[in-house]
Amino acid sequence: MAIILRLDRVMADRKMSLNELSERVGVSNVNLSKLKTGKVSAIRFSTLDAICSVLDCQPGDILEYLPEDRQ
Amino acid sequence: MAIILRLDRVMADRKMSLNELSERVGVSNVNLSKLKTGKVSAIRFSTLDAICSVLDCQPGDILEYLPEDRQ
DNA sequence: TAAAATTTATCGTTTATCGTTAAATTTTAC
DNA sequence: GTAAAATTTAACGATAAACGATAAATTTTA
Repeated sequence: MAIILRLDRVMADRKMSLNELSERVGVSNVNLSKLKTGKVSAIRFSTLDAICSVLDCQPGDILEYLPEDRQ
Repeated sequence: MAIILRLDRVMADRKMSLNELSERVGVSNVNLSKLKTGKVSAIRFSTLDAICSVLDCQPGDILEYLPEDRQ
């Protein structure tokens, strides 16, 4: 899979903890942790929306496409 | 919902039709049409991956966060 | 105005988020 | 060091929604 999650990076930029983000986004910290550590294989736009809103960022800051094999 | 889909724009840039994209991505043209017209409320990374690969673009080119109310 | 392309509409199957709870692990603070 | 806090992992169920297939409707193209 070449889609990688970079929520960790944005959170670090904003110096926001998982629990704080969880409270403000309205998604359980368990599920945000999965998102943060790349343990999910899809995302609902409602969730992406809330995250982008709270972190004041764009989907592209959180989702990255990494081509597998470039030579 | 403030997450908007801009697949139409990338397809226009690449001058790629829905049917061609459908064949190359391996997703039915019906579902790609939904994606293109913003009729879905989530996306699987496997699908996003395939689209980014074929269109040679980033998730951020397809997904945009539009803050609802800025005053 | 006929053909092609796209969109919409159903329906069924399958996938996987998301919540909750609890346990395990890691990090932080003293 | 070690207790407390934070994060991650695990398991489970409920629910949401992608995705495929088919057909019909609509739009675009020629």
